[in-house]
Amino acid sequence: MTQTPTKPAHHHGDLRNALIKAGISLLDEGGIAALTLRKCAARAGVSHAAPAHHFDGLAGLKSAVAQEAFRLFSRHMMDAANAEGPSPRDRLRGICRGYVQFGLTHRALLETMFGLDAESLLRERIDPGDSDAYQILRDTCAPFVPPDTQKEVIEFQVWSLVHGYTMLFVSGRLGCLHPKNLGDGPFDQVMALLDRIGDTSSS
Amino acid sequence: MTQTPTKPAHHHGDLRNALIKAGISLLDEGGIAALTLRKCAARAGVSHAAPAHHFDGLAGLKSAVAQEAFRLFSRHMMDAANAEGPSPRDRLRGICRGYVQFGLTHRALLETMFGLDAESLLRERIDPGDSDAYQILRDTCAPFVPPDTQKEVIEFQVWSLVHGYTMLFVSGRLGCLHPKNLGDGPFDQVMALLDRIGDTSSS
DNA sequence: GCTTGCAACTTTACAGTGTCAAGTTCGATG
DNA sequence: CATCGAACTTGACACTGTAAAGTTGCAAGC
Repeated sequence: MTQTPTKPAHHHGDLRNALIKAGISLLDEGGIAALTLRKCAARAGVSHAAPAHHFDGLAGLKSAVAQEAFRLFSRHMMDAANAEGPSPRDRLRGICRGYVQFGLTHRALLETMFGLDAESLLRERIDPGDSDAYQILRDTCAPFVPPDTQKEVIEFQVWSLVHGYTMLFVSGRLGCLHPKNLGDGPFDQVMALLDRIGDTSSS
Repeated sequence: MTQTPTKPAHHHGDLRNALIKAGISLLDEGGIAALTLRKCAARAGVSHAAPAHHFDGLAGLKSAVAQEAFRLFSRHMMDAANAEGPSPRDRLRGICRGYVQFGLTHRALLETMFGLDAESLLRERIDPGDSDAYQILRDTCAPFVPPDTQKEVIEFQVWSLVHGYTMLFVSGRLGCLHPKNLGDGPFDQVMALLDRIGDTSSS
């Protein structure tokens, strides 16, 4: 045993990562309002001012949490793509499914990720276009690009569509559209449009 | 003159609307973090606890502000549609343009509108699908719907696409896509896909 | 081994926030 | 003119981010 167990330990060892991990838990459990410097500190077992030595205030913590969330997000979509099948079309469907699924499971995380302002993105050097997630999208979209079209056009159209659908769906905003009347499921609807994009060259 | 001008007036007359108006200004000026009960109260010239008699806490104020924002949003898109031209295709383009434009001008407003949770939507009876904005989208989309497709499918695909594009664009998230390399402008890209949707039946 | 320095963390303090309870004012209603 | 209640104020409390100053303990140099 240590000599005086009541005395506070002044060296955590891996506080930065512990705080980020605590932040993600808090977001998942209590929504966007639960992400608090003091709560993160408490959950990591340190005093309330300790995070200031690892992040630039609350904004800094949010950025770091978003950075880690993008990593989780990317891995989630990668798994979803791999689980779906080997063909590009199936992988693309998997990505769409993973996108929406991640949003439903971690909606506060998604809000933190895409709620960052441009400055925070720059400061933390977060560039979704350089992420694994977007690389998957890029690779999987490639076969769908018609020959007379810039591939970036398809990529950002697909991204916008899936992102918009996810955002609207996650926040319950598509209730007025009665998704249950729209076919076999939300993913088929997204895929229908993706197919339509790809069919431009074959018609 | 009144007898004692220093005495506080205990009846504002139209405090609820004044608070909502103050909230919208605060959002436009200082972003989402600037929307505060106390600041709204100060701007309306009342004490810090006065808003509690008109809204159910901060969440209630946010809902009311969002409700008004949806009204502004709807009118903005209506104007944009009318300014573009008489044909459905032009009107649809106008709506897309108005959507993005509103997002760029009032990004904090958009964040408040679409950041509401489902409970708040229900409590304030906010249903985007019943709004003028969505009615415009619905009417303007109608001519683009292929004969073998449910119209709701096209409507929600268009909405998802435009909403997603707006969200990504407004938060600077499309920077990695170098929009300047993508053609004549962002609106043309959205319209390209919209045209592609409509062309399904004609090919 | 001992000292020195410094990074990590704590403690204390302060302004701003939402929210509740109790008091005050004022207009309408009898 | 009295009264009653709605609209608003005042005061208080817990919680938040943030800054300043103090404390601890590891590690490098002698």
